[in-house]
Amino acid sequence: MSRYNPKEIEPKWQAAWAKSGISEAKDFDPKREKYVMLTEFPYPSGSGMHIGHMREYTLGDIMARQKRMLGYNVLFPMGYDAFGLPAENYAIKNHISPQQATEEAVANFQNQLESMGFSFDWSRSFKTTDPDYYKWTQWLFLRFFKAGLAYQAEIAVNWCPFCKTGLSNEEVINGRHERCDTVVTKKLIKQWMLRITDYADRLIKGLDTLDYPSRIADQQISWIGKSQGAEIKFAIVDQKDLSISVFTTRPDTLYGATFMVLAPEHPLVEQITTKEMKAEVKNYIESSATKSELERQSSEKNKSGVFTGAYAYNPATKEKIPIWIGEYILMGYGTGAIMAVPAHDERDFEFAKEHHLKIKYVVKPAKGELRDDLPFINEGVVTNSSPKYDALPSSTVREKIVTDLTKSGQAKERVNYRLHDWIFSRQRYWGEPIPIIHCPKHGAVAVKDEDLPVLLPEVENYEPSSNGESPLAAIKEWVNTSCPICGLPSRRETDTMPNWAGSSWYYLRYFDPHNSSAFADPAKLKYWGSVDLYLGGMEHTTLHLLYSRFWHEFLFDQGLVPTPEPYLARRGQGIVLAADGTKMSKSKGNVVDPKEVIDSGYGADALRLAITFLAPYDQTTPWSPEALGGTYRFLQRFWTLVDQYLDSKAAATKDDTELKKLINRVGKQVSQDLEQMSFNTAIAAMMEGLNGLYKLKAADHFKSKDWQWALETFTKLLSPFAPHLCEEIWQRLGNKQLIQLEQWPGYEERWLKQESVSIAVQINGKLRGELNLAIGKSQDEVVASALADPKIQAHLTGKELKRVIYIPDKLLSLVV
RNA sequence: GCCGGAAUGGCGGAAUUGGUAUACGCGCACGACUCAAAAUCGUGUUCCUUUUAGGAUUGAGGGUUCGAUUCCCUCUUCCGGCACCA
Repeated sequence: MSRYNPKEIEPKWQAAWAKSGISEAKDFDPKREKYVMLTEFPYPSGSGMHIGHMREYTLGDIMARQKRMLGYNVLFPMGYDAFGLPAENYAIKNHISPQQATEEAVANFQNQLESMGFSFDWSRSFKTTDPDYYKWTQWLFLRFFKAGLAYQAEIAVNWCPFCKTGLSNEEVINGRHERCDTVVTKKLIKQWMLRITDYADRLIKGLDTLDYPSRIADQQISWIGKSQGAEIKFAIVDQKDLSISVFTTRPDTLYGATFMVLAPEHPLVEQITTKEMKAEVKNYIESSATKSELERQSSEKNKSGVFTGAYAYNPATKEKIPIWIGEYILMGYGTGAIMAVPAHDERDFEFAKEHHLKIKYVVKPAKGELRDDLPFINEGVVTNSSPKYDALPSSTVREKIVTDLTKSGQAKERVNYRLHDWIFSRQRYWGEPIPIIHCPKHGAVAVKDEDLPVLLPEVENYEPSSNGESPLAAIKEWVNTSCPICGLPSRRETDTMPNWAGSSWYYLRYFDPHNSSAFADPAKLKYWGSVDLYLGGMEHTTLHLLYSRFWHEFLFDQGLVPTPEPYLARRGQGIVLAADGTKMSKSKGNVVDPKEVIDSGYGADALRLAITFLAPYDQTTPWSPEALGGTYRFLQRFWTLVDQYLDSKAAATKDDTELKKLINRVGKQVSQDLEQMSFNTAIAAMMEGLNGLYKLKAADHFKSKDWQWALETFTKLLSPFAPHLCEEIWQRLGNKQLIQLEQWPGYEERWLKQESVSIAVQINGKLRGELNLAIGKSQDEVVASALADPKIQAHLTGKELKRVIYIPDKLLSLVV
């Protein structure tokens, strides 16, 4: 007798796997098909990982291990996204350097990951903070710069007053910075931008070629926010050289445009405002400038505004229409100005009511009456416009009107995106320095490729300053340099890249992590191609996942990568909530630490099974500590069964078709479930299988000679899920080679045939009986057996049989 | 408001070309072992009733069908995303 003791066997096998190198992928392996699988690139934070993080890696590891057994050359790498705010803020809080904070956090993460027994290819691991790596991040940035896709612009950016840095739109969630939850303000600073909007259409179209769940694709599409419309020019009265362009999706309502509204930040506001209105307008602009995005949104229904005193000509009616300023117009969308059509837009309608402006209906419903107390926002029939357009459907007029106005240069078709260019500068220390030198003569100049990397200097003071400059600006000997073109004294760019930079291309580096002459060898890029399966959290859908696709598409256009998209399939795992159904968080003290679970005696295998068995992988679900007891018991029961088998002195004599059937059934279920990533039911199938094995043991006391085969096969099936226990049992059953090198057993169809089957009998749709019959009976035979059954007879007496429906070997439905 | 997803026992969940609802696990109850407890093993466990049986039941209501957790319509609630987007 021996006891299942995970504390003893788990470290032993972890060491054995590391020594054997079985998890390492082989470049250019001609014998096996390659399979690249990625789990998210974690940023090492001081608090370590909780079991929610482990869900993703556990699922990945199960798949990687099974794929290896199926004969694939699996690349399953891991590394650390170590630049960025989490590490830096943690360092500041604990008064240590970001370098030290990162080192400690990585060591902790490494320890946690290793204790779970994940089969990562550690030989390919790296951190984004390694100069060998960020050299290439800088090099890739310069490809964007040289292609004109990285540019500087002075714009009002989202500014986090706590982190003292500008942010991208994607990093602002509900008006707050996603990292620290501080309310974001606006600040006008010169920023580096990446022209992601050039790829907006590609990012949408590319989704058609990818296997992403619809919730991810839909989210990306709605984030990009494509809308088709027109840009229309409005001339300003008494200001010959000035005009205001607006974007509209409803040019068919142009005749109903009775006023215009500009965003308070619109550049033309100052020029067009009349003397009389100057003071009032200035007031309004100042009051809206002090509001944060969050405050502006909270006054949603309030349609505040002020008249500029100026007028524009409606290009269709030639009427003079007043130009207003209103907070509800956003500078960041379209042109920051609108033609207001109060009769056909709810917001314009409210604004018109509030400020007593003219409302003119120019579209009426095809059927029914117009109501003059409501805006009519649907499609309909054009009216009250011009004889050319009246009585035509609004959808037809939409195109006609643009075509007509285009001839006179007053309009053009335009596609507008909600997506903005990516604000790429951070005024922080802990990031890749942007490899640009500002020369008084040549402006922004790229650092020469051979001078990369631009090393991040070590500093005394890395805390952010509030003047909108990175701490790097204070290091004179680093900042002051000479122009790479003319040699004139010049200044280095002092902003750094966002933490999303290094993660935008990291998967490519796994293909060739130690290359010092290129970001990756083209031959290796070609061999590994794309990521076959990428597991990750839903929260990255419009951040990392979108950014990263953009980088890859750009690199493809540059001829630097052979594939148009980085990730062929994406799956998002659900969040593991705390047992009380709330989110795990350090402040609530409800975080479950995997290390504690392992050390408490349950071990990594039971934890891996518990996380996986909890619910379908993509479902958000609360953690249940009791589930751990269940999966531990299951493993222990398997251990005990094997132990009893090894102790038994039974002479193995007879064949046992029951064992064959049982194990093949489990093999089929587990194989199919893994293919569909239905991990929880795969485990259920194995639990059922173990229950079955116990029943058969009770019957024959290991007398069948198939027991060795049955236990070995079961061990193989369980090994991706509980690798340590299975490795140990595999060896105890007398095998020398690691189980990870075995072939996936699958199943043989011939053992799955059944000789008899239970057939349900329904009468008028209600279950009335069950027949145990040999397989393959004809309808007449089954009906005859049913009629002979006394229970069924009882329900049929005095009734006439009207109809018989027979589903072979399954069900008989009688209608009386 | 718009776009996605979901709702099944005390709990997590299972069931897809429409065919025996509640697999598997947890919890609970009873029993065995034990001086006792834990652990382990065994049995039972959707609800109701007049319990050799009958009836109800997959968020609510309706429809299609011999038959609906599954398909269609209406509604409720919850989760995720977007949101004054012109």
